[in-house]
Amino acid sequence: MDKLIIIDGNSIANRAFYALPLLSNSNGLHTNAVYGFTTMLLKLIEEEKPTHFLVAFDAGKITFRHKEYAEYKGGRAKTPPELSEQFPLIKELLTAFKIPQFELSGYEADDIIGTLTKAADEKGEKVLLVSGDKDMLQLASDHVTVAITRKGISEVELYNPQEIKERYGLTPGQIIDLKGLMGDTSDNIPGIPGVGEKTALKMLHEYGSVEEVLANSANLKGKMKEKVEEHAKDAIMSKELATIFREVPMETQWDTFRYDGFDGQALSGMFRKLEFKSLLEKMDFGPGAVNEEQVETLEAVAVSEENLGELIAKLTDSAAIHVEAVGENPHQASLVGVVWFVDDGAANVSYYVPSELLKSAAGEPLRVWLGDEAKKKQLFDLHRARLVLAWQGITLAGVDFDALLAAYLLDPTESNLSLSGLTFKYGLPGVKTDEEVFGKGAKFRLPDLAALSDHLGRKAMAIARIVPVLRDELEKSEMQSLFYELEQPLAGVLAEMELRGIHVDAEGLKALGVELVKQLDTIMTSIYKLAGVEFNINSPKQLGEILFEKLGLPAWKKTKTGYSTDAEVLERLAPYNEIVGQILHYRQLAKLQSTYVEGLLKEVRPETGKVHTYYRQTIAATGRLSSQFPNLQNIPIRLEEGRKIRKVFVPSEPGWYILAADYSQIELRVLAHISQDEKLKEAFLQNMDIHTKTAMDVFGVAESAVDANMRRQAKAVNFGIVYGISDYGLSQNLDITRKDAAQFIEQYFAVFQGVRKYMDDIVKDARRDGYVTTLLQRRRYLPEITASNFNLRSFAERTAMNTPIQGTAADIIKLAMVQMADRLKQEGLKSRMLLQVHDELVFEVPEEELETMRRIVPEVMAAALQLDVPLSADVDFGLTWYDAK
DNA sequence: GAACTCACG
DNA sequence: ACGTACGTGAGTTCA
Repeated sequence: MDKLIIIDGNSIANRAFYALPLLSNSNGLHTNAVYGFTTMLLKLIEEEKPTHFLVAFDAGKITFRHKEYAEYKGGRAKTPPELSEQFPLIKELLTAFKIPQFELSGYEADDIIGTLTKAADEKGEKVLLVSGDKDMLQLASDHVTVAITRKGISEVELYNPQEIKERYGLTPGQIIDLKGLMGDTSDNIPGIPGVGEKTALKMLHEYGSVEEVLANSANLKGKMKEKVEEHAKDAIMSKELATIFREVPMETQWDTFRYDGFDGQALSGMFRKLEFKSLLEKMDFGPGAVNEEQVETLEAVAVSEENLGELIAKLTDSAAIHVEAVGENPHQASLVGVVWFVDDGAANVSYYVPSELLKSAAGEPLRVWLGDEAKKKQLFDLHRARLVLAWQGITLAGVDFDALLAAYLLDPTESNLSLSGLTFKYGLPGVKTDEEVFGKGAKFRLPDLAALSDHLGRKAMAIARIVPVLRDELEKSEMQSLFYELEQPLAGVLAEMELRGIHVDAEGLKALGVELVKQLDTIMTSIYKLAGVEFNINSPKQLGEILFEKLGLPAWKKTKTGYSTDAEVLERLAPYNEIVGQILHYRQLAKLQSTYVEGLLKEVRPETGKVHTYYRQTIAATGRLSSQFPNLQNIPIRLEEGRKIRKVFVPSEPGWYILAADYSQIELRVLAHISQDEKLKEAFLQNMDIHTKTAMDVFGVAESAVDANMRRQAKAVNFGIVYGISDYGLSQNLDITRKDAAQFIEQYFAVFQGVRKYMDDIVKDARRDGYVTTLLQRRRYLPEITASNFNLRSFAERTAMNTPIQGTAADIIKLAMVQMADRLKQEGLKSRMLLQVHDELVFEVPEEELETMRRIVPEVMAAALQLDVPLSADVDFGLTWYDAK
């Protein structure tokens, strides 16, 4: 049976544009509406399998409706340029999809659609009409189903006449009466003032149509009667405006809309231009779609003991290699093998050495080569490779270029930092994705040897091809020294720290867990009693029902899916009912038990009693590290109960100590340096308490007059400044009015004028350059800084203010880490660096080195980078991390 | 797998 | 008028 899909082109483009973040490709071309449109088309083709297809667009500015009512669609915000520039792309896209497009001068898309659906009704053909506009419901019939997008564009709601009846109690034909009465602000259709959907529906259920409502206006009461009588003419005109014209003079020949699939070559070309990487990788474009020039020949050799000599003979002083391992956590991943790529001028050859061979006696020369500092390696993800090999007893040395780290520095927000993603991004011959070759989830398995050796060989070849490109790009962006002198050496330092691990007192942790379970049990019983029913306290849904429905507490904050029950809400509800405090306490202890007791215990190696975190160097957009498996950068400290968790982090050798040093106010010191604000610099040069000093200046009082509350507020302002302040954000944080918050900020800027100038200038710079940088030239692109959407633009502006500050602080501690690692070696110290927590370094130290380390660590940290204000680090030590405060 | 919540700097 | 403080990772529930 035939099936025609009709898309309301303008409506769907608009929906997509506002539903998706303002994506843009590397040329700055905005693509979010095109992307949304594309995903919708793909979904419809796959799920609906249409035999006929059509997209209708509005044409020309003046339609016959404007002739009748000049203000029609007046007051509607002008289409933003970021959207209008995407219409030509959408039309090009449709051509590649081979989907017919229609527009007719003087008519809107609605009218074209109305005429076609009428023809379909007459012929008895099936139609699915897709739009974001509920006006379209008037076209629903036994043959025509209307799909209205909701929640962005990913989901649609289907309407046929029965559903419209159930939902509104109206026939499709009465939808125009509904509009006639209530109007439509987005089209500037007036309707009757004061009549909304509810009232309009009530009237229609009683009288059936606009005309009948008006005829019976005498039966209405009071104000409503007046309004209806006064605006009778508006209602009639509104109904006419809302009525879709179904007699457009146009060809309605069915065969014109026949759909027989897209043009694979054109579509893949289009996706390439738009940089729709995920779609390119996911889709099968059929034969002819792959660019022949983009495929290089490769002889992929699977190495065995027999032909091992061939590889050994070709091992030179420099090569691209790839280390493949399965598993997210490199400390536990299983090594698949190592691949060498050799370009001997005549041919591209790769050699895949399976793990067993590499580890066998015969693999010895390969292992020696891998550990030889003089043999220069190019690879992808040095840090992970080093860990995976180290756990197999193989040393990796002599790395001269890590393509992953380079690609991250070139764009730290790049979401697809994989070889297949990057080769595509830089226009190089492609590599299949791991998912394509291995499958994912339960379906994951290694393919046969030939396929495996080819895939891994192509990865190694891709590394060889991409390295010169990335070297060049680093130079252009002036990030060479950041890369070669900081990030790449740091990868080695991190690997050392992680391999060392930190000792955890598992018995102590278990004991803590037993105590927590006991307490949780008591609180749980008490909560059930207060609630009068047993329920899952961990379920926000069930908890919300208990608090706001059963117990009737006031709900003031909502989430996408229901009531919010977060700590902010609960704290405000605490005075109403004893249960709330109990729930807060329960949440606090449950978090400790599940994340920090059970979660941490799972990560402790039984053989050594240690945990080995994995610092990720290519995740955070600002240049910070992140920590996984387990995350040791969020161990509790703020509340005493949680802080006790730190007691289980202990030295790995008897008689040793834990020593911790943290930077004092590093971000505000960085701000003082970058902004060159005189007042802020002065505060740090005189080594004052910065929050007290801020309070003195903002409130205009003497030091002795600053009370705890003033200092607290000043502290919040300082935080806000670092985050890219807004009056709204500050008001939320301090629980004050926006006006008061705005006044605080104004007072702050009146004093710290250099900071104000920095904030203004950095946003202007970001708008001009498209990116911001840190002191060490780390870069972050902010394409949304020019968005017309207020939220997106504001977010980008705050990021522009925050990233140079947070990023420079990250640069500094990374410098300190590399310098500290060198210093420990130089001085032949036994002490070991174990952890980094953004502004803190943690070591384990033998007793005899305590005095040295207490001196050296803060010294190295403070001297890591010379600023116009002094840097300072506080140090302490103890038998556990808890005690090193 | 998304949503919610909460731990850290 | 608009409505989020910046940057992360992990556990639990639920569709």
